[in-house]
Amino acid sequence: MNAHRRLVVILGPTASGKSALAIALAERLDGEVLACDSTQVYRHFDIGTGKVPLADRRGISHHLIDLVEPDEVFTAGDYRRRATDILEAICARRKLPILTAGTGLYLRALLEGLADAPGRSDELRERLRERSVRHGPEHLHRILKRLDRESASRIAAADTQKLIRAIEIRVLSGEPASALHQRGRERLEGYRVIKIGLMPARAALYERIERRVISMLGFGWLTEVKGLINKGIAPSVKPFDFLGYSQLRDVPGDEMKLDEAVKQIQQATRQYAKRQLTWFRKEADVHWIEGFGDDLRVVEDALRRVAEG
RNA sequence: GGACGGGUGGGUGAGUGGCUAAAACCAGCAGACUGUAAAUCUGCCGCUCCUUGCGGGCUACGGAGGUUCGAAUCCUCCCCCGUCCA
Repeated sequence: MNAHRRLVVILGPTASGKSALAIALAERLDGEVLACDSTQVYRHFDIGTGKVPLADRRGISHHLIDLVEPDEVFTAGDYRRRATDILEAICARRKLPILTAGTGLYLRALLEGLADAPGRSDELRERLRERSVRHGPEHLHRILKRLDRESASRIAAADTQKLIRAIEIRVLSGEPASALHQRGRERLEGYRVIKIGLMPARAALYERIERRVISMLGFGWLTEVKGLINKGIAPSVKPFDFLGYSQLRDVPGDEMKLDEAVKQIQQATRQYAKRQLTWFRKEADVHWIEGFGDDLRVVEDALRRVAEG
């Protein structure tokens, strides 16, 4: 293991300019960009997920984009496996890996690893979900309390999704999630990680989000959505639940809805950005930079941090 | 001009004499989150004071008066908005 390998991580909320900064750094530092984004792994969903168009990549290789079809399941574990492989490959060709992270869980899965827990079981989840619907959400909480008291105390009774996961781990592995988690995780070794966080002023960020939604539509977002539907991609598929796609999915056939959809997308995106900030704020060892990634001053600042790191 | 219906906290909107700073939802803010994570969930959310408590004070349900021990809730007048009749 070569401990001198570096990994630059650029994290921040949506629309903070992570991609622009990554490309700028990659150009100057001979790097390649890897996305850490749960939505960009899906093919055909391009504009709304914020994939940088080929023409704007300035010759820089981009990875971990377009990995699966819309009807495929993709998880944090899958991401971790794919990302570690790509990371190795990039370092093997002596390039600097630059990660643009918007999905906090995926970043943590890569850097800190995941517990050695079983993957998902859709039949089990289906059964549990049915019971939850029939007996109320507290029902699952009671079940978990019996199986894994500690996890139950940390998960809200109404949080069906997390309750199901905890029960799933206990049933499939025979061990409580709390115990598995305590045993530790397989963290990424052999890299010096330099984290750069983009923290624009809240008002400016919200403004930019609003403008970006409009500009995405200008780039043909709605046309893309129509194309997806015409292509026969089921509206029930996961990427159609992504921010914006869920609102735009219903617009064709009733164009009057577009204005309302735009407002909803802008609002939902602001809320998402806020959640990202909550997650990233507690991330350790981040060099925070106040501003947007396409700001020259920010780029210079980031270059300095990387050089120091 | 006449007849009804309505004006409630940032928004929608419940509430028809005390249990109401006022349901619920939304927005907003803060937070949690180890395999759905652009997901899911939690707390706060009129102002203010302190000895931070199921604490005190103040302001609040279009406006002004009134009835009442007590009013968002009842009465009177006025101002707006909507529908209908002329």
